[in-house]
Amino acid sequence: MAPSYRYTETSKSSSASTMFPDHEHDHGKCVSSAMQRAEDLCAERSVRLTDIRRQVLELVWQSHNPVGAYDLLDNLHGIGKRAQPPTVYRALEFLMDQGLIHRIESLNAYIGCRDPGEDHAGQFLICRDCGAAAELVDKRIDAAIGQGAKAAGFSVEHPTVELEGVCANCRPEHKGTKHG
Amino acid sequence: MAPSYRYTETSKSSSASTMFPDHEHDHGKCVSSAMQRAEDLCAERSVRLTDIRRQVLELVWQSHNPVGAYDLLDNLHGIGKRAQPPTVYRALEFLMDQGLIHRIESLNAYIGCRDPGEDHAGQFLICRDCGAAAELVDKRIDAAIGQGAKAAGFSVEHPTVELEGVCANCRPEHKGTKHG
DNA sequence: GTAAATATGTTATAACATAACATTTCAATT
DNA sequence: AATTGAAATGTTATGTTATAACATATTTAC
Ligand SMILES: [Zn+2]
Ligand SMILES: [Zn+2]
Ligand SMILES: [Zn+2]
Ligand SMILES: [Zn+2]
Repeated sequence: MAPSYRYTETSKSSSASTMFPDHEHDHGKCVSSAMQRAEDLCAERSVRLTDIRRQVLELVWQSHNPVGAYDLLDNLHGIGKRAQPPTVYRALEFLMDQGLIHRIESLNAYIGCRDPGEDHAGQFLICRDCGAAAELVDKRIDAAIGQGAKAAGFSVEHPTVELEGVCANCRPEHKGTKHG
Repeated sequence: MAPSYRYTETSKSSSASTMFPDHEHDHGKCVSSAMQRAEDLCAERSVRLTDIRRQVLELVWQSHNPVGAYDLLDNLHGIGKRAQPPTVYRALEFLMDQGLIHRIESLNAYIGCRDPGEDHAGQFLICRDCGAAAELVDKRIDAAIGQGAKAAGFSVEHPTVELEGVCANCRPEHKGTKHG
């Protein structure tokens, strides 16, 4: 049986890898594997993936679009009354500390990490049309940044690379191809 | 007479150019040349650099540290009562449209553009110690980003590259050298 | 001068985030 | 199983950043 993941991957480059979600991919798999990975990592690290944290992570993974803290809050269902902002912000902080999500600075929003456990700075492709964001891992970008900074005598500790544009799914050429 | 600009420029790379402000540089020159450039560009483009816009631009240029909208607002001196947020946000929008300033997404703050008129995406080195930000123009970073995105079938329209770290002035090695 | 376009004033509110302190839950130790 | 200290969550209030909507004033073109 073929794998359920279906990503558009145009791998002309050997140093870059991308995962822009295809419109018809099996998203349930994205969610379940991300959740399982989180459970495993947290167990391994002896940190607690509590109900709230688990719920927030699952909500973040509801789509491949970065999601805002207050959207999460709206969908966080406590038994009784509505949760308050600190609840979700604390969960987000935990998840970022554990590398399970990334914050998209240019959107004030959060997205699941495609490869937690691997310590890395996120690089993102953000489609201004469909709103999806894909995490890029491109060594050449890292290398170019490292060199550019070094030439300025600057040591980079936390790079933010967020590339807004149009994804393959939303490109005019591809628009008519097939898609529903 | 030697030029009054004094920047730390370690030009090992031919494709990158940087301007991290030296601690003792003649900042009055930074301001006056930025203001003159703005006057010229606006005249050339037949857009109005009004009192408010001029004042906001000058405030942005008060330092090489990105500055928040409400800080600007606090220092915007109308004759009578205090200005309101839309006043400063409109001025910022104008200045960004004209390429005279950049917005630093990771700080929700604004900084003067070192080369307005040249249409470009900003790349920034932001010192987490002194707070200064320097605009980097590095073709290799642009190229690497373009290639990485292309490999993913993604067309970049608005790249955000903000590199937080420690600048040469604030590096421990350089700290004792001399500096006041 | 009149009209249209541009810029600013003004009021209100939306959207994003954290400080401070009380209470509960958890896990280790006795 | 009670004690206890640490970690997590609840709760209230407030801080910070940004925009919507509509009124007024200023500039420019005719
Ligand atoms: Zn998916
Ligand atoms: Zn990641
Ligand atoms: Zn610039
Ligand atoms: Zn510094």
